[in-house]
Amino acid sequence: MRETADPLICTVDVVLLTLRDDALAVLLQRREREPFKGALALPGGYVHAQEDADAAQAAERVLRQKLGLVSPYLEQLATFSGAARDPRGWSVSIVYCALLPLAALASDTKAMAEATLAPVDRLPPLPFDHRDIVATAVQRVRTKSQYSSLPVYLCGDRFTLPQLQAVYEAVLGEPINKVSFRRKMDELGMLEPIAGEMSSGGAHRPAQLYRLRKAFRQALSLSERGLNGRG
Amino acid sequence: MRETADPLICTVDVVLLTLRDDALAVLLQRREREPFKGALALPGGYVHAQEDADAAQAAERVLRQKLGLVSPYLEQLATFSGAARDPRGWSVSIVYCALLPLAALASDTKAMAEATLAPVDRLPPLPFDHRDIVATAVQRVRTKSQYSSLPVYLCGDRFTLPQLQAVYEAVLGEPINKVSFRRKMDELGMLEPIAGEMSSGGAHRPAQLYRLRKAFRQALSLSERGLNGRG
DNA sequence: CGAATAGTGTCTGTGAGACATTATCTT
DNA sequence: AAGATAATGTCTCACAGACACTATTCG
Repeated sequence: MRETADPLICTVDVVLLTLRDDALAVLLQRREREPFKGALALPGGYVHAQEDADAAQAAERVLRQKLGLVSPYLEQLATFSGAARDPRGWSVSIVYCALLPLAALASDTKAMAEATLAPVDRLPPLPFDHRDIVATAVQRVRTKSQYSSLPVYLCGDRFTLPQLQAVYEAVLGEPINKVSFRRKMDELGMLEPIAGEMSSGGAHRPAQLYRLRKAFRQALSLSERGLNGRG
Repeated sequence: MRETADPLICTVDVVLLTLRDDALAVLLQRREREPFKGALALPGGYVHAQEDADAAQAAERVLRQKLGLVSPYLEQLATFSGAARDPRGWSVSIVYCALLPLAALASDTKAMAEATLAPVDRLPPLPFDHRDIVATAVQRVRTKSQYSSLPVYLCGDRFTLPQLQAVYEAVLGEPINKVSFRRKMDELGMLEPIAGEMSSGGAHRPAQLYRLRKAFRQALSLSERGLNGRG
């Protein structure tokens, strides 16, 4: 067996998902360099051994430098590798998944100037294996949303329960029973009501505003039974 | 922003788990090379760009060449990276998780000669971040076992339901209700009874032998509700 | 026959969903 | 007052676990 390391291309890519028009959308950026210069692709870049303590920090740096964004949720998705996925040769891409509310993107001028949002169900042609990567990310987010509080990362920091339910329904792609949803949110114990209310919507009873409790800002909470009991 | 790739150390490591004495155990091997030459560590090696089509095949090759093993279950666990984990410098390790019944190891002379099994709850000191890697793998296997057929990979190809239940209980570390377990296995529909029976055990009614149905040999099946309903 | 484990029938408590009812806003 | 949506109370059905009972082997 050999003892030397082959020189490999090692990058990080980020699948940044958000909710637009009640549907998951992924952030795409035009590539500044070859290969596929000018094509829409996932934001990514080389790992910088001097700057990045690990791959997660490389992903954070990519988001920060290329889009001026910081994502509270940034999780390793998977690593895609092989000889065939990049014309430059055998490559490794450590892929991270980020979730942000649309408002957080819209308020960032750099992000909106540099990037495009594409609905995950109607992706444009993408270079490399980025289509597979997005599909993997969407699947992961949908699966995890079934039994965790992950979709709260797609809301702003203040939201009503009907709004949060709409987010869950958009992510999962199916309606949720209102009573069950409220029971589940209640027993997860991660939300706290805010004194102020929300009424701007119009001719109906205003809804209570909630925010994530401090203890849940960092780690998401898991439910053992899930939200929808379809067996 | 720079345009060149830093030279990085890129390896694959394999967490091979099995069940010994009703407890999860991980396969460790003495390192043949520096750093940490002679220490017990996870089997692993460099990615070989010429031989390996992707990282999964590199992991298969490591298992084959170093241990003479082929694992039906081989799944990417996560990628561990950073400047601090390897004294040689910034490194990337794409880690795969394999599951095999103890009998499959015991029947392989090379595997037994080269390797040691350590209970995952009483690991010896391990180099690099291998302790974290094993912990991540064990957590993943336990979580996945709650709602999938994953533990069948720890059984041989023929097993009784009481045996399979014991495997689940050993992996999950808690007793399972017998009736619920059988109901769940029944509705998953992945097992088929074999004509022959099993009695060697002794002074009691013999148990029906089962095997995995053909359709389930490759992909594991998921249950929406899980096995134990502790909420 | 007794011990031991395999396998099944049945009851019950818990929880999710359906439905109905009350509450509170705007016009 | 009417209409709209928020929030909650209550009923029911399904499922997981508990328990008991039958089945089949060995000694």
